[in-house]
Amino acid sequence: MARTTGSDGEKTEAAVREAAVSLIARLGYEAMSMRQLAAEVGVQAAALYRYFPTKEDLLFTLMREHMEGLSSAWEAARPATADPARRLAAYVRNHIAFHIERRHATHVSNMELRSLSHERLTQILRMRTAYEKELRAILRDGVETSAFDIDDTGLTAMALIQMMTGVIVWFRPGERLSIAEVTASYLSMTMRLVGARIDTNTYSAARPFGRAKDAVAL
Amino acid sequence: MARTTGSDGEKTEAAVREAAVSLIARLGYEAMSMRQLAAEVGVQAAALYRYFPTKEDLLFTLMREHMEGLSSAWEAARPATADPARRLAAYVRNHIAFHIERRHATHVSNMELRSLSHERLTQILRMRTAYEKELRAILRDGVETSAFDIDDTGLTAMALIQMMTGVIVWFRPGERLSIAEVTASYLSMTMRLVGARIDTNTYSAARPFGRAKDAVAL
DNA sequence: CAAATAATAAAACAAACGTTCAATTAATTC
DNA sequence: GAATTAATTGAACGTTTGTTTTATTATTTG
Repeated sequence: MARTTGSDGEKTEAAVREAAVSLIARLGYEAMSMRQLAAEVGVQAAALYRYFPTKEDLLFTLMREHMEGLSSAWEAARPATADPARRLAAYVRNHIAFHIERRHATHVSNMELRSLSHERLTQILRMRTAYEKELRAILRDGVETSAFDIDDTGLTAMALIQMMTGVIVWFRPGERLSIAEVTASYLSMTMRLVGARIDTNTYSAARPFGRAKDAVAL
Repeated sequence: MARTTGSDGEKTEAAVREAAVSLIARLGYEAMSMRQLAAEVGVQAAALYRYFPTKEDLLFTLMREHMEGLSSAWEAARPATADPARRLAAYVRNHIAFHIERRHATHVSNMELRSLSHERLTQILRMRTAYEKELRAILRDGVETSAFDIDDTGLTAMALIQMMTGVIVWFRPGERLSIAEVTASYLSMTMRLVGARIDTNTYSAARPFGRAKDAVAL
């Protein structure tokens, strides 16, 4: 056999991407074989090489597009002009929403960095650093305008990002907590963590569990 | 050649453990070959099988001992009777000290879980859950005695652990911040995060960067 | 409807993998 | 110092790996 009826390059490539994210997240990049991936897509291993020249190219493509997605999501969500607290709230909301929505891809981007070549690793890390820089800038602004009370903005930024990204480790949609509740809680924890002096109820997310009536609306 | 002069089983096993932690942390479990590990130890691959029957047994041993170490470190550090804030401070201090000290082993225990068999995975996760349960208990006590102000203790415990463990991702000893400074900062962030009402200077760790004179002493 | 192109299968490649086995030498015990 | 035990080597095993090549069929184009 050769070309199969109904075969379509675009659809196959999309199926490969999707299956790869899910398989790598579940098994790990090294543990996933090209034959396994091909079987998941319903195709022979050789067919994968029409879309990605090597296994590492596939991984890199997934990671790069994930980081690009994160960047552009923040660009779209970032408030044009706002006080640091509002900008921080927007950052937290965007970060959590994006990561919950793309749990598997985030897992891949965070766990498989060591399988990239040096050059590609630095490329991904550059994108990640640029994204984190935005948070540091918000924190710095907050300190300068006395909106926040922070020991060290660099350290605080890393702590916040680890805390927020960690949501994908334990959170499962449809279980005890809703996405809205989780987001509201993280928002309130973040605001306290940075010592935000303004009433966090401003961001309609301070006390999500019934202590305030209109809390859940995001 | 066969047995080499000066060869000693205990020393070899210790060398294997050490090299394995470092190699798995750097390359990943799947990416590390037994031959690579043997070369690092200065031995042939077959010699490894005198100490660990399979590659997975090696991984599991490393993980189990890491978790046991974490548990007993906390047992030794846990204050017998103290208010929730003091117990929380002890938990944070112990967690950060332990994880900074054993960065590589923590990396392995957190990242390579998927390479364990189902049975062994649940065994490791049980140990981890037991350790995390201690934190949840502290948080619950704090809420009940009104020492803390927390939305959801389960969620807050996970957020705190992710934040604290994340220190190994970015922190490198000997760079800009000292271990004491980092610990103090995490302590202060934690206390604010849980809404601790007591003056956090009580724990001699509130403002570590020169704003208070006696801050760095832990 | 013929020619060109796109998409795949099938088979094969050398290399690397975890692991086993028999042989061999060092250290220890009697 | 002979017998025993401990520690290791070197070679080999069958699998699996990522990848390449060639042939074949479906689809699109002229």
